[in-house]
Amino acid sequence: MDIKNLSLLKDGSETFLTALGKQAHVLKCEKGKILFLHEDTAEYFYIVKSGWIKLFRETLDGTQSVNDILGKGNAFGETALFENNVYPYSAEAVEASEIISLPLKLLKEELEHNNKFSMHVMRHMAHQRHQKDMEIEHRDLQNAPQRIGCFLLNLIDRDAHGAAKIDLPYDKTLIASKLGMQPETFSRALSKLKEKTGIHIKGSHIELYDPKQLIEYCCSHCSSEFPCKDLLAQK
Amino acid sequence: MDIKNLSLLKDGSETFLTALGKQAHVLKCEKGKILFLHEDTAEYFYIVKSGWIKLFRETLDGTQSVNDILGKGNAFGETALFENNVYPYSAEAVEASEIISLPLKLLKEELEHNNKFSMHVMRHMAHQRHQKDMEIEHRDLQNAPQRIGCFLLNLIDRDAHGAAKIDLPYDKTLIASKLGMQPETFSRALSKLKEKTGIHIKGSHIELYDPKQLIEYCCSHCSSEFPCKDLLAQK
DNA sequence: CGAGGGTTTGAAGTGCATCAAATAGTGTGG
DNA sequence: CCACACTATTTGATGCACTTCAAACCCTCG
Repeated sequence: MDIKNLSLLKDGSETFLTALGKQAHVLKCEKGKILFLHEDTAEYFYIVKSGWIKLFRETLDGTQSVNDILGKGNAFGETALFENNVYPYSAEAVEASEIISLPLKLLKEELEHNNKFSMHVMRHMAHQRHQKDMEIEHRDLQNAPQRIGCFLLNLIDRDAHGAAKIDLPYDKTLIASKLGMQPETFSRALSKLKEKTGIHIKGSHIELYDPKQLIEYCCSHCSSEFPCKDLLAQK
Repeated sequence: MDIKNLSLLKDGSETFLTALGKQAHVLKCEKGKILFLHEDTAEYFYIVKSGWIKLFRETLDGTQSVNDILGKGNAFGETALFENNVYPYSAEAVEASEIISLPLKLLKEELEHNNKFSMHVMRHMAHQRHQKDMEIEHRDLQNAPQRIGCFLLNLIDRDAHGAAKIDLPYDKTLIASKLGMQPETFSRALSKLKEKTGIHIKGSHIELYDPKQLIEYCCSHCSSEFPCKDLLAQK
């Protein structure tokens, strides 16, 4: 994976990207490895090369709230730049992963000097904020089966018409936490979704012979109409 | 109110602020006035001079989800710049309000040319994103009375030790919608909060003789410790 | 004083959480 | 290749929080 192809770093100057490349380190993480904790002082930001990283926060008694789960090509920890150099969440590898670490300092300097890059990063941030807004809306307006359906719809290849196949990217329990529900609820809600929309489920593999049913069931309780993938997909 | 003192426009160049001033218009809005709708093409961004503006989205059947409620000094519609010049939500005056409209074009040009300003805006955006994250966390980890308590805590003057007074800024029904609950739930949850933390409620006026109880009750179910006001207050 | 919106209260229903236990699935060492 | 251990997932039973629908109450303002 080449750093230059990352969506976040698009429009970065040559000098910047070269400097980044030189200071990049690849960390091999075991499942369960904590990369940093909420409110740790931040020196690096990270990019997922492979595997999955969970961003989360927790209360004193250990209850945790999952902020996001990031896969290949996604960046995290970069917002510490704007928040007193402190990470706003904790990060943990939820399976064996490779992570690229990069100095925040370089990012900061590039932002300060390359306006085109800043504009790009702002676009990126606005996009992320919009996604968060949609997440809140979904929890407001959709029930558990609908939220799962929406999650599934965003895993379908866009050009797949008619039948479509989906492989869940990670544990059902993790998906549940990302959608803000308990594993048990996820399991039951998925069955209900099957019943309502005729999807076929075999373990982590799902087939849709009639995506329209799913779309109708889920998207009618959302302010965006179906191909909202552009909105939700890319980070 | 002078445009130059707005947190969003801090670090804007003189030329920019002057140009903005010249193109500023003050709109007087009746309660219920819709300023724009979700997905309208955006030409202006806005600043609340007085009153309250509700940002929201709705599904086809009219159910709505409240994104935010903005008061004096807050800006809205500015993110359209980064989202294909389309507003990502609808905006409505929830009471008689004065709104300043400003051309997005000027904002865009300033962002493209004034790097210091861009940095400031990015800080602003990061802050907003963090707030949204916290909102999601609150809905994950706190129950209705706790969310209300947290809302109240953010209305207290920081230097008020011992007893403190709060006046609810707008309708209870609106607060309820902002916190993602029904008016009936809000009413009952507020009573429960009273019972649990000993706050005194008279209509929209609330007194806390012992804020610690409230803090203990609410903040123990959140990943941030009490004076999280810095985080939540300023927009 | 009366109209109308905001707020509270009551009764009933629903969806999700929780706790407990069974089952399926996966990787390990023998 | 099997048996075991461990984890992920499902299923069952129950409880609680919030919603919904209905009606009463309250407050403000013409």
